[in-house]
This record gives sequence, structure tokens and C-alpha cells, in this order.
Amino acid sequence: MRDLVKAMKALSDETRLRILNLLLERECCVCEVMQALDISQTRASRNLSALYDAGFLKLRKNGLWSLYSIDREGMKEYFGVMVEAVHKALEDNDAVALDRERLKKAERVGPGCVRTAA
Amino acid sequence: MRDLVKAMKALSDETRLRILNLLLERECCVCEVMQALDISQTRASRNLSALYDAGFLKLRKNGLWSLYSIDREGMKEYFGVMVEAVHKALEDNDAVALDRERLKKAERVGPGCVRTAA
DNA sequence: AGATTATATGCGCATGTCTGCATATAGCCT
DNA sequence: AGGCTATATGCAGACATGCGCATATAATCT
Repeated sequence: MRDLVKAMKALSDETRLRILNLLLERECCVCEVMQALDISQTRASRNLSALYDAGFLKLRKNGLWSLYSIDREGMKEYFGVMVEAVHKALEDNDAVALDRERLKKAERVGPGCVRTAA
Repeated sequence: MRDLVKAMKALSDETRLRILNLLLERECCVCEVMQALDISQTRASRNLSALYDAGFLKLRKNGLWSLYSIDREGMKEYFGVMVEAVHKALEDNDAVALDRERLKKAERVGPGCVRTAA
């Protein structure tokens, strides 16, 4: 029960829903999320952590980068169902579409970041 | 997006998840929810309203009673999916099982209440 | 070692949520 | 009409959440 409440709380925030939809595209590092959603570093990091703590994401560290992605295998079955519901619900949402566009153009923050480092 | 966030918020509270599971059994009036979950009238009423506002429930007034039930037809498709996910997630939860037991024994509060009035 | 970089986190503030108490509302009955 | 009853709601207090700022952490490179 506690876990389910935590999962639902994780999904009841616009920023986190946008992040989840971004990660449905592909694995992202924190700085890509910052750029795609046009939010601060703190905000990106904290909200990614929340989704991670709730059990939706997995984390892969690569050098300086923290690469988050949807943990399809590790997730409980009904979590997957919820993620799919969110996916469907937002498939033609403008904000989410814009996020996806910005993700494509995401500039490398430093000399590396994921696009080249991975 | 706003609607989805609202729906998720509605599901991110233990009391409301218990209520939702109770309503998966059958339509209930506020006083039955109070008794089944062993909570105050205010709490039952407010949380039922929250689920209603989010779009999960429908309301049927019968005399003094407010009869809430899951609005399977009126709900958006992905809401139904979420409800099913919650159902599965809590199908063998102790608290929810106890709520169901107490619902069976729910005493009529006044001279009427649903069991006889409906 | 020191500088640089990506991410995480402590603190504080503003805002939001939940619930109890008291009270309002509205339907039923005599 | 007046009393009773089931539900709804304004208010206030306790508590949680979201986020910015500054700073810490940890990996990489020279």
C-alpha cells in the first residue's frame, strides 16, 4: 500500500510526468532533462530521484553522468500498466511534444555529456 | 495534463485508495464508507468528493443519501486502466480486506441508510 | 594535487494537502 | 412548520511538497 501511494505521488506532478514521457523516448542524463524541459538542475535532479525512489527508473552511472531510464524489467507489473496509461494519456499533449523536440536539439553542456560519452 | 495530474493526486492517498477498493465491491453511501474504513464523516465525505472531482466516481442522490460508485462508463479509458492497476495492486492487502469485511457488517446509521433505502 | 564538470543535497520559504471541529444544507417525517 | 438525519463545507492547525540558492560530492583531466 505504502509503495503504491508513493508511486502515485510520484506520478502526480506535471514535471515528473513530462520527465517520464521524455524517458519513454530514450535514456537521458540529468542535463538533457534540464534542457528538454527547460528547468533548473536542482529541479531535474530532484524529480528524477523521486521517480527513481518510487521504483519507475533505473540508474546507470557513466563517468560524471547519471543516466536514468525506465526500469521496465525491475518494475512491478502494475507500475508498467500505469506508465502505459500515462503514455497514452499524454501522447498528443503539446508540452510533451515540445519537450521531445527540445530533447533532439539538446546541446552538450560540457565537453562530454551523454551524446558523445555513451 | 492537468486532468491527469489531478487523477494521480486523487490516487495518491491511502484513504482514497481504500475507498476506491471498497467501491469496487459495490456502490456505497457516505455512512457506509465511514463505517467500513472506520473514519470520520468529514474524512469520508471529503475523500469521496476528491475521487468524484477527479472523474473516477459518479454520484446518485437518493433521498438523504449520496450514493457513490465507480463511473466505468463516464471515465476516460486510461482512468479505467489505472483503477484496474490499483485493484490488482491491492487485491491481497490486509487493510483493504478488513475494510471489505466491515462493509458487510455496516450497520444502518439512522432508520434508513442505503441497505434498506435502495 | 588542483581545476573543471555533472549531479546530489541541506536549508529555508512559499504553497498545498489532510483532517477535525463546528456549522450549513437539504431531504424526510410527523 | 419543526425536528431529525445524511452529507457538505468554511476555517484553522499540523504537516508535506516543490524549488531556488548555495554548497557538497565525486569523476575526469592537465
